[in-house]
Amino acid sequence: MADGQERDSRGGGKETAKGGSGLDFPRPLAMVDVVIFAIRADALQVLLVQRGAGAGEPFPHAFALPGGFVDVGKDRDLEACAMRKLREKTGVASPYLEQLGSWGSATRDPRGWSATHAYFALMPAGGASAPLAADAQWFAVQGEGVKPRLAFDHGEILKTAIQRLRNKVEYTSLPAYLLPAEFTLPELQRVYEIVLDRPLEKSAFRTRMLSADLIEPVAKMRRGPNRPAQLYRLKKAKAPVYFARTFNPPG
Amino acid sequence: MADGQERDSRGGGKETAKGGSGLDFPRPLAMVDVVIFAIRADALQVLLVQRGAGAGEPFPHAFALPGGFVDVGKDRDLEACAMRKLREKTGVASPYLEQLGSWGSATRDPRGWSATHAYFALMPAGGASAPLAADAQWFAVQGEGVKPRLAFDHGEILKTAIQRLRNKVEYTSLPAYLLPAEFTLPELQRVYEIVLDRPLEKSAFRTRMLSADLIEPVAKMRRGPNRPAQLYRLKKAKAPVYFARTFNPPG
DNA sequence: CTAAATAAGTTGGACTGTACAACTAAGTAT
DNA sequence: ATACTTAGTTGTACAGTCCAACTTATTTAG
Repeated sequence: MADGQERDSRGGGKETAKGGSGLDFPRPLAMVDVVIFAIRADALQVLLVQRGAGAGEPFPHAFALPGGFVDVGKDRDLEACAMRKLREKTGVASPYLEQLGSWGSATRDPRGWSATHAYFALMPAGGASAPLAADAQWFAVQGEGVKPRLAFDHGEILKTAIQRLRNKVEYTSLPAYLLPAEFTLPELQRVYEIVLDRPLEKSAFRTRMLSADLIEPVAKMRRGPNRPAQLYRLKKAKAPVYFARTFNPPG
Repeated sequence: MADGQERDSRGGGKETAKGGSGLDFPRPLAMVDVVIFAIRADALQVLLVQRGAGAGEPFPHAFALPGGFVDVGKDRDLEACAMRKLREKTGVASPYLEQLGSWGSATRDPRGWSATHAYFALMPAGGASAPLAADAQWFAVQGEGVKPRLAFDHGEILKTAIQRLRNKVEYTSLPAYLLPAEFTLPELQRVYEIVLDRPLEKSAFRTRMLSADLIEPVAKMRRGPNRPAQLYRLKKAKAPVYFARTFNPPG
């Protein structure tokens, strides 16, 4: 909780004030970072931004996750802050956004004790990628990371995000958020395969998806150089569905 | 992330300093709270502390999760801070500790914009409950919460922790951390049943546990008024195992 | 000493969903 | 028309759970 009593060591306190209310002790820096995933060029990609090189800027020119300080005047809450960062870098408003965790320590930022609240977002593919921020760039995920070494502990955060994504994909309908509103089952399967980095069985995949009651066919077909495929869309507001068998299968 | 440039609205800034380095803007309060679970009296219980009623203390006399401010002088990182809170309230050092998420907003604490990093911990049962802090008390979990209304947004945090625990119990070996080092399979099954609040099949449970390669028999039996039961222990450092069937079962 | 009671642990058939592989269907290209 | 390609289906084998009955090991009551 937050018992204002229990204070003690105050060490190196330059960044504080608010006298009298028992809150006159140094506070860590508070930030929010967002791991933004999308499927591009048949691969899983992450959006990174290149850091500037102003005075006192740590990790100049390095790539980092989009993010920044919590703005206590602007941001109602952490999620709103994450949404703001996302909007600033991608122009997009409301994809799938989920909290990933927080990282905080005395050493992760040379400017002082800092804690970041990390989120991960899924962007629909193909959607004309929209106007990216000038300093933002997509990078393909390779293994558990990305080619450039990242600023701060962002490499670790990214690794965690990738693991979380892969893990959830094993037993949820999450990948549907990486596709546009209408998609075919082979397209959806391909997204699963890209994220998991392994092939899946066609018939088991279809059975599972169709029996999960989370997608519904639309009265259209995707045409190509061969047999057309049925288009589907997510049933509304069906939050990520869990597939895994557990002890007492429902029903 | 953390681009020191991107600052703007400064609103209501009393709690700051560090002039010149571009960090002269108000910072949120940073806290850590811990949801501590244990099996007691054949039920799932949570440890809560009663808040004091000093000057400026929000939610006087209310129950809250154990926690408090991050101490930038004492705490190396967030997990160390959580461990410290845990030790202060229970005297115990190293049970299972996992991050739950973070909650931050302008309104959750009347003292100002604050963000808490929530953890959840599992304590071994039976272990002579140790010397609890004076203001700490165990409460049985009922449904998705606990009888007393909690301070701050701790009710919501607790609810999330309970859901997470139940969810993970469905497909991991987590409950083993709620038992002492040596336990019988019926005891383990009982813990699963308490957490999930539903009965499980004996034979399926045994098959699953024994084939998961995470426990091993010790050369002892638990004696009682009937047939003795084999004692088991967790195989060392076997982090929580996942049981769920997925697309391509390993093997 | 035997019988009843109780909980530990095993066994086997029914059911369910995936794995695998072969098959059919519906288009385009030549 | 025929080959090619991808969409989608079908059927058998297999694995793990569900369920219920069964066996085993011990204590307690006569």
